[in-house]
Amino acid sequence: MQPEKDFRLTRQRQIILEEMRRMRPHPNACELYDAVKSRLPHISLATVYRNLEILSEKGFVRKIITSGRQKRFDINAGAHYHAHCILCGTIVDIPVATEVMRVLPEKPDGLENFRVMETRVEFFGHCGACRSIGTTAEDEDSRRGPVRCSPAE
Amino acid sequence: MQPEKDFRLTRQRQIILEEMRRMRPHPNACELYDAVKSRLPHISLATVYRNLEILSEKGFVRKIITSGRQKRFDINAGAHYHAHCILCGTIVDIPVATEVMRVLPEKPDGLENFRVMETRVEFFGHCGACRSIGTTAEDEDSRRGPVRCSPAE
DNA sequence: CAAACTTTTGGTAATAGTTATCAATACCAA
DNA sequence: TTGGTATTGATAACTATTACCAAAAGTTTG
Repeated sequence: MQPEKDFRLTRQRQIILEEMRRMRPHPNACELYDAVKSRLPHISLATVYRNLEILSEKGFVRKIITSGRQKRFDINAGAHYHAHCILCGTIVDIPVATEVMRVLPEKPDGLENFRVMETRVEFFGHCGACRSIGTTAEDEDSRRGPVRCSPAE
Repeated sequence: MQPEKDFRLTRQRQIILEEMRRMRPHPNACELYDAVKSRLPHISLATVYRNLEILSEKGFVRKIITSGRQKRFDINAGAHYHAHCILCGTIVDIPVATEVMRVLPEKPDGLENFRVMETRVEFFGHCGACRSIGTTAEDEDSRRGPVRCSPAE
C-alpha cells in the first residue's frame, strides 16, 4: 500500500472531462484526443491515455468493457447499462431505473463467496437504426468501428 | 452477403475444442496455444487465433468481454454469466439457473427499438480466495494477469 | 521570494496482442 | 486424376496502449 499521491486537476484534465461531456458518448482515446486537441493543440496522445486511466481510477470516468480491441470511456458517472449494436457498433446507454436494475438481486446464486462490488449488464443486438435499414448499417455517422487518430500534421 | 463457405472441422480445430474443454476455463489465445502445442507441436499461433475467431462465429466458443487487452474465450456454450475478481483476475462462471436469469426481462425499459439478441451480466468484486487472504492476492495459481506465450524454442 | 520537492506533461520509443499475407498443404467433388 | 476450395504454418505488419524520461508546472518549506 503506497501512500496515495495527491491528485491535481490540471487544465488538461479539466478539458478532457469537459470534452467528454460535450462530445457524443463513449469515445475512445483517439476520438477524445482529437476533440481535446482543438482546444489544447499541443496536448500529447500519451497525456490523454494517461489521464483516462487516472481519471477512471479516481472515479471521474469509467472504462467500458467491450470485446473489441480499443478501450472506450464513459463520462456518465451514474450507474447505467449499455446496449451494443452488433451491426453498427453504436453503444446506447440504458438508464438505471429499469426493470433490470430493480430486479437484479444483490447477490445471485453462485456468488456466495464473492463480494460483489459492481454489476454490469450489457445487451447485444440490433439498434433501431440498423433494424430499419436491414442487415447493413449505412448510417456512417452512427458507426462505431475502430477509430484511428487523425494523422499528425 | 457472400455465399457462406463451408466449414471443415479439421484436426487442429477438434483439438482446440478438446483442450478448451479440458483446461481451466476462459483461456486466452496463448494459454490455449500452449495446451494445444503439447498435442500438435507444429501448430501455429496464428492458427489458434484464426480458429478462435472462426469457432466463435460458428458458435462453438464465445468471446468474453473484458476491459483488459487480451481476449479470452469460453467453451461453455450454455448461457451463463461471469464474475471477475478485480484482485487476482480470476473469472468465475455463474450458472444460468439463477435468480438473475429467471428474473431478467427480455426487453427492459430503454430498449424499445433495440432487438436484444444476447444479454450478459458481469459481476466485479473480490473472490472468496482473495477475501480470505486480504487485499493482496498471493495465490499465484489463481492469478489471471496478462499471460504471455511460452518463448519459442 | 527562492529552494527543494512532487506531479504532470509532451515527445517518442517500445511493447504486445492480434491480424494480414502468402506459398504450401490438405481436403473434397467430379 | 484433376481442379477447386479451405486451411495451415511461418512470419511480417499493424496498432492500441504503455513505458520512459527530460522538461515544465505546481506546491510546500524555509
